[in-house]
Amino acid sequence: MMGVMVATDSRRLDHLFHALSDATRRELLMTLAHKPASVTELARPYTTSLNAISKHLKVLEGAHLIQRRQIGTRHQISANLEALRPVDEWITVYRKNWKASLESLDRFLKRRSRKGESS
Amino acid sequence: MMGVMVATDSRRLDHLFHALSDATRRELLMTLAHKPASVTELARPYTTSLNAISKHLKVLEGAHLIQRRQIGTRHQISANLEALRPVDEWITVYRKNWKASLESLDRFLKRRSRKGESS
DNA sequence: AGCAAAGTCAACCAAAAGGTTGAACAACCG
DNA sequence: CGGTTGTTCAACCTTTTGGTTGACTTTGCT
Repeated sequence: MMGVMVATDSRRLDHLFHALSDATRRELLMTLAHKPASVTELARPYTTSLNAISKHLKVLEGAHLIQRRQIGTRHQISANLEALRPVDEWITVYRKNWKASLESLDRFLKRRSRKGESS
Repeated sequence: MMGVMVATDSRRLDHLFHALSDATRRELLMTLAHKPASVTELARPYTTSLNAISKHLKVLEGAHLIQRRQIGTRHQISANLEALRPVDEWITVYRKNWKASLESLDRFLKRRSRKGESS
């Protein structure tokens, strides 16, 4: 079956959403989506320490949003945007709702004003 | 212009993603998307305290994902799914990317003749 | 061999998150 | 009025987060 939610999916979504809940991490991901880079290169624009960026990258990696390939001493980091798919699928369910919301909300309100709406 | 990222948008995304990074909160939102409810009703299925749920609701409210309307002593909570739109827009940028990579993957698979793809 | 560069690891810290319990408030109901 | 119901507020606790610094490992360069 297709859209069945399993416990592990839920944890995966937790990690994904959490990874994306930080502006710096979203920025890093955007940068990497444009072009792979090393940790030092990624850290350069930021005022925070290299270690802080390294930690952010680990969070992204934990959500499978990035991959790394070691080339000599450099770690070549690249985005894995397909990992966003669960988020996209999750939101798709709701997208339908808000697209349809005006019409169905209207119907809902009409039904409701006719009778008292108990629960 | 349309897709310009402002600092406040970034904070809004922070809040949205953070609100969604918890399975319980996503569940609450799903329940509310189906039908508005009171805090007590929402808390009933959970083993955690009512207060914990109340806190979760505040996080959702902070991200504008829910609204409340006080009816007597009850707080009628309802989902505001339109608040998800920034998340949807954010992910849209990346969706193109991974769709593109899927297409090239598709081409790759076709070259490889059509056989069981289930890796 | 020996030094520099790229990253990570480890320990530590302050702030935030998520939970608990108990008190308080607000509105309805007898 | 007094009690009950629905909900929040406040204080507290533990774990997680995001940041720091300093030591360590690995690889490359000469």
